[in-house]
Amino acid sequence: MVNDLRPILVGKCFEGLSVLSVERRGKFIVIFLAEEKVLVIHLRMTGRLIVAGLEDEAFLYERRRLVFDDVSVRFCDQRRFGRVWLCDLRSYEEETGIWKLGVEPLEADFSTKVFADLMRGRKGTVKKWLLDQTLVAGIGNIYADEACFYAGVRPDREMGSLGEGDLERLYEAVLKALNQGVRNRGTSVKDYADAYGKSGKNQEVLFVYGRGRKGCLACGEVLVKCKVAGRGTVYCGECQE
DNA sequence: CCATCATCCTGCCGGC
DNA sequence: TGCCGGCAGGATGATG
Repeated sequence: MVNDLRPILVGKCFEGLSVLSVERRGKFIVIFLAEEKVLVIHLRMTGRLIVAGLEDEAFLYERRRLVFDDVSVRFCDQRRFGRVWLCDLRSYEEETGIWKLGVEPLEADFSTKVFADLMRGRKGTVKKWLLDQTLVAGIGNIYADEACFYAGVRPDREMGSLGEGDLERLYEAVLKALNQGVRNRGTSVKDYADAYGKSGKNQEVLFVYGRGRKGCLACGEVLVKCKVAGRGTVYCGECQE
């Protein structure tokens, strides 16, 4: 793992290796390089990638630097939870944990049947399983709460108690929450910004996340703030059951 | 096997 | 006003 403070110097690209392609897998950013190398980045809580000029001074919390011929990308991370790996193509999935990830919810093959088959009858709360990256990859705390609200399902409900109709609504709700987040270019509750420093707008359309003890936007009931699966959780006791 | 907890870090906010 | 505990979008390994 490359995770010290030393800048990564690259020639045309990373250590002289051209970037072949960039993709996302769950919450991982995967950058395929020439000569069978792969650069993998996980932003975790506060990580950011920021495009900057070559001569720009170090950003606040800058931890790593990717230097190209005419531009640089700074990996900044206030809480230092984020990770950067440089791996061999053969072993990058193993090394980073990408191999454990479940289905991609925004791919065409993610159907209501696929979702229901993964979730049906599980022991433990709905929220716990939505957050489990080995079933569906990429659902975080915000989107789990929002999806539960859209589906009318309490996050602390036992997954095994959901009927087929509930599972179908939850599937649609997950898609709606994620697609909305993408469309709004991210949820900037606190730190999130894109590579050009631009904040997302998704925080403006959240129904429950971050609204604990405020009124439900649908029915006016005071939203419940609690802890489910070890994570801060908000739901409406009236709209969700 | 399961759920919960501590941990990695730093900053901020609310309550006292 | 100022200090301090608790909490924060994630993930993992330990604990009971």
